[in-house]
Amino acid sequence: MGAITFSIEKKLTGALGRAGILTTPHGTVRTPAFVPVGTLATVKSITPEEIKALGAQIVLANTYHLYLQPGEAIMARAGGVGKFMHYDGPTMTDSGGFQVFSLGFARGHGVTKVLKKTEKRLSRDEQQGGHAKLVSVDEEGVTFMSHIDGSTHRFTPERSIEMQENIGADIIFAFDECTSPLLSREKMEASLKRTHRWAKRSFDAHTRKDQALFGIVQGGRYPDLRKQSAEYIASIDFDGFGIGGSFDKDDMTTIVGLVNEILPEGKPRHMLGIGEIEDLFEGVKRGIDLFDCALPTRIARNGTLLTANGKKDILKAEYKERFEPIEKNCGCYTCMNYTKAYLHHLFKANELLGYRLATIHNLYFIVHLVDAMRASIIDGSFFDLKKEFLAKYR
RNA sequence: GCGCAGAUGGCGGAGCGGCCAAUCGCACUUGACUGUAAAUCAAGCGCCCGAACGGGCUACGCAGGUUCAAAUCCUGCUCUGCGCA
Repeated sequence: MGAITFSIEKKLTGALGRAGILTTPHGTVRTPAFVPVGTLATVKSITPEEIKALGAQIVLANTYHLYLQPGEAIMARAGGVGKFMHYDGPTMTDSGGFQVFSLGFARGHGVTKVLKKTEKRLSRDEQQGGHAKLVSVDEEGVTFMSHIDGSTHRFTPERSIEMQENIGADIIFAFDECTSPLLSREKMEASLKRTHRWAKRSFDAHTRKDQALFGIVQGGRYPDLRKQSAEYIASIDFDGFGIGGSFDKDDMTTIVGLVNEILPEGKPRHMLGIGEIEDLFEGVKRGIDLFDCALPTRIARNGTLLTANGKKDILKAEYKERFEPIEKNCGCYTCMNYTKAYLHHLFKANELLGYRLATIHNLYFIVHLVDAMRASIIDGSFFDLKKEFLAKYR
């Protein structure tokens, strides 16, 4: 008897998309669903009551960050991350694998995991971590320098799982290496093989049966490696799957399709760290059940608001006297009660409430959008919704 | 009326003979942000030409002057603040 169950309610015709129901020890998640990111056991600037009120069903925290601060032992003694942060809904933790990338290669090269068209020409064969400041990878695991105090720390698949068991989320992830999109095929392949070995080690190290463990598919931008990865990861009896970056912006969606063709239909699929609106539609269409992403909350704190007409920068002077909600028909707490002019003022004055209100709006927007996708799968209008929404959004 | 201090780009405020179209902050504009080292970061911000290197023009209250060279020194004027009458 696993920690979670997953059932499919309705499938798209002519595509891999589906609406499902995921049950966890801390509640049910109707999928597809957007998962707010709460890296340090907090969705930055808002309370668990607000997380729920805006419609989110599950939260993702981060192992690397919680290990450094306040330490996984604190989480274990608190009774798990959910209890610690006063959130009684479903939770998941990332393994720390992403930090191999974000604290390593990404910093050395100034790239993000989604390669834009203009960056393609940068492609070159450089060893991942070659310019890294805080990370080095070997067969056994990863050595990190703390970004907080520079102290050295060692993560292995076994350690990651142990830490995640201590942190105690409902769903945990295998320890993987998130590679750079600039990585050459040879390096990518070597990294992938290692990630596969780490996946097996993660699986073998997992002991808590009240926690589900998801394996992670890698393979970068290479379709054949992605297929290979999906096949291998699917061959292990994981409770579900994560699909990890990096991608090429142009073929991210086709790669997701390839992978989901292979992954067993009856288990949930989580697309790690993807949250652009277009990508969400494409992911849902191709059978993704869960998305987490720091984007909506981060850009909220930087003053960018998501609207049906695209992103809006509330810092711009044009909002100074717009005494109207961000979105007329938005049901979020922010739009129900505050105006653009007020948000603009809060941001100009660096007032804390601004970050909160913007975060609430952006999360509400994206959570409800994915919910709408779910509803549209059930009533058969997904492709209409996609077309109409994106036409307006762009 | 006398004395002292000061007038610099949208604002505040540096600079006090050449490296000054002028540091910096704010404001403004544009961009970025995808498993969060991000309440962050990057670029621009007198006018004109140029893809770019760059070039031209107008500018540091106003008018003169000294000097090869002035936002910077001198003289007068105007205005502002403070003190004394």
